[in-house]
Amino acid sequence: MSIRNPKQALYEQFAIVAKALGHPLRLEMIEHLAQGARSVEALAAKLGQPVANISQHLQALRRAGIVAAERDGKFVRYALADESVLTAVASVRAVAERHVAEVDRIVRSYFETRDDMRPVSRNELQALMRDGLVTLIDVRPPDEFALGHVPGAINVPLGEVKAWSHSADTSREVVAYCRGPWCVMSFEAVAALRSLGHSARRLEDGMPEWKAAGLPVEMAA
Amino acid sequence: MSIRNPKQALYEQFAIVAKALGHPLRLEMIEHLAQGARSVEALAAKLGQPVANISQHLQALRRAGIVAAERDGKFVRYALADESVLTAVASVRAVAERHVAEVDRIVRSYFETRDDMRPVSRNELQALMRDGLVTLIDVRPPDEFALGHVPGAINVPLGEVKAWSHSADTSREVVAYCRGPWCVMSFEAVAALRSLGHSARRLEDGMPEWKAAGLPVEMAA
DNA sequence: CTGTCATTCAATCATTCCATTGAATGACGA
DNA sequence: TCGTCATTCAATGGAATGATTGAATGACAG
Repeated sequence: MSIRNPKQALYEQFAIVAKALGHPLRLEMIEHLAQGARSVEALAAKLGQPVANISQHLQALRRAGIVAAERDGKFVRYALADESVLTAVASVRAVAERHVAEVDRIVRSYFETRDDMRPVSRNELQALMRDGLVTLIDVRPPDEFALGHVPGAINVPLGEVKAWSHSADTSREVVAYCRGPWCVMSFEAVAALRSLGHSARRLEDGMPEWKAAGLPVEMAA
Repeated sequence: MSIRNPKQALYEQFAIVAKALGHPLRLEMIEHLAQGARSVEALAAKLGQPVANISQHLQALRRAGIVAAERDGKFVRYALADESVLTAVASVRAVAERHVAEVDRIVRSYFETRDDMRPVSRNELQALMRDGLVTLIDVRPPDEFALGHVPGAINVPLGEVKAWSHSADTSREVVAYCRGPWCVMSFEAVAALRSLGHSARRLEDGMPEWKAAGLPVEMAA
């Protein structure tokens, strides 16, 4: 593994980063870390994985400069190194969306009505919110909501959408968002609301992208 | 390997793309394909690798939707699927440049004078060329130059830089470019020219980025 | 100092990846 | 139709990766 020449040495380093992104579980970890910093244990719980496994994957991500670790008493809090990570994940996703037939197949079979659900863009949402025309719900778990959400959003975790909808005004359109562009929860929330007679749409992507776009973020009281 | 749920299925697909980028040789292949479409054999020759090896890596890239294959008589010509691939590689590179200490170390030890070599931006180059203030040289091999180059550039392959410099006007600044931001050839060309008394700088990146930026490209006659 | 708890390390096994070799395929030209 | 040549396939061995287990580390509380 001697360094042959600078170009190959550099490509080896770039490959380490790409390789670190090349595992489904690590991509899911990044999605969760994009909501906010987490301890190893908390992340493991979110993903339903053994702690040791998550720890090892976190170290792979750290070697690649994708996440940063910070000791906090007994805990070690991991967070994304910076927004460039989200950009990288998004661009990998873009390649897959354009060229991998399997992605299209999955989207069609699971999100059949996706085209019906014309997503709401961030700009559009801002206008709708300003004019008070829609109810915005954040369908992520409360802890993620607490770490930052779109101003004016109500936290309605996915499991409570049905109950919530009974107390909501059916004539008012609902916009739902969650962790990111392919986070399933907002798809399901919209589907549930529609089956209950609501008018509902998704935000085009999730909290991390909203934040990365420099838009205001509200923290829990 | 059954499909558990749509989210995991999607992440598996995204991981395939990232994994395909996670090998130094494949990254180098992408750099070459970014110069123009190539047959398997031609690419293998460029990289000094056995044809079968390159063929297998190309298939991994094709499965990931990164390259596209097209039969051309006896040959199969491979090309990048589209510009989104360059974006993805660039964003992976950006993560590495920001956060992988090793990248910094390599850059320092091999390109020590890098800071001295303030690169010329594309906009700056266009202004300089318009005013006729600099000589622009393309230090890639002639076949790559033929597939597209910056208008007004002279093809001076790296090996011929020294000879060429004797016939060139020493008082005129030279700008060199090659395959991309980390292509070694332009670094070396600039170093050689400076040691021969020329004033020389690099273009900030290479041909593929120039083209991707929508700037004009000139083909060989 | 000791116990507790979050995290990391070390070792194992199964799986996948990678390079190499030589044979098979597929298209062209004679 | 046959030979040639570019490419792909199949099989091999060696290396790296990933999940699991249990032990080791490191920091805090008492």
